[in-house]
Amino acid sequence: MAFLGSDFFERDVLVVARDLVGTELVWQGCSGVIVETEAYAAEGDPACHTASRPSARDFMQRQAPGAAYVYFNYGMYWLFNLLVKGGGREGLILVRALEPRRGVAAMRERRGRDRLEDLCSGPGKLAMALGIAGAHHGAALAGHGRPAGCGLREAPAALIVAADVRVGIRQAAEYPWRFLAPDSPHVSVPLGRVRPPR
DNA sequence: AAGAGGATTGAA
DNA sequence: TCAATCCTCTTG
Repeated sequence: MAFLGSDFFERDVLVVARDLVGTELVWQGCSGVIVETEAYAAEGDPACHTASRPSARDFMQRQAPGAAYVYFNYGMYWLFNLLVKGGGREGLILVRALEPRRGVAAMRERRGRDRLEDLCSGPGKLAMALGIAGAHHGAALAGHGRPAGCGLREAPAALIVAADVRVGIRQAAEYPWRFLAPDSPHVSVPLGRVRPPR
């Protein structure tokens, strides 16, 4: 199965976020099928980092499509995003959940949990399970120049994909820009169960 | 120099 | 329901 090229990330950010569901994120001996993503648009989306962080705007300008945007949140967890640019609407895509495939033993070790559903069912969890951290900020995940053993493989099988509101944000909380496999037990929040912000 | 806020998680 | 924990950005 072929790895995704940079052209995959040169389309509308909402289309790419939807199409990423079902692809396999391969990361240094571990892998998982993406079952949940969220799109953030560089323009007109107050929840996107570009709306409040000059460093995010700088990243979008300097980096190539398919680059990893990794940041540290709540002083606790790394969050893994992919850069979309050069197509219609540009932005960042947060990878929120995986169905574990390869390297499950290493994931259990890094997570300190046994149940398969506890390994990658959230953005902080999957970064911890795969060993993704700040050192990977800016890494190319599409085309050539990828870190050894890293990339995104084409969908082995098509998944049903549903759209829902995004999780855990206060700005633009009503945008239905979360894409998930509604039948997967590995999503962070099941379809229709996101709590509105207070 | 200091403070506010944040794309989370797991335990109480 | 709540604490852990720290980076980025803004304000003084």
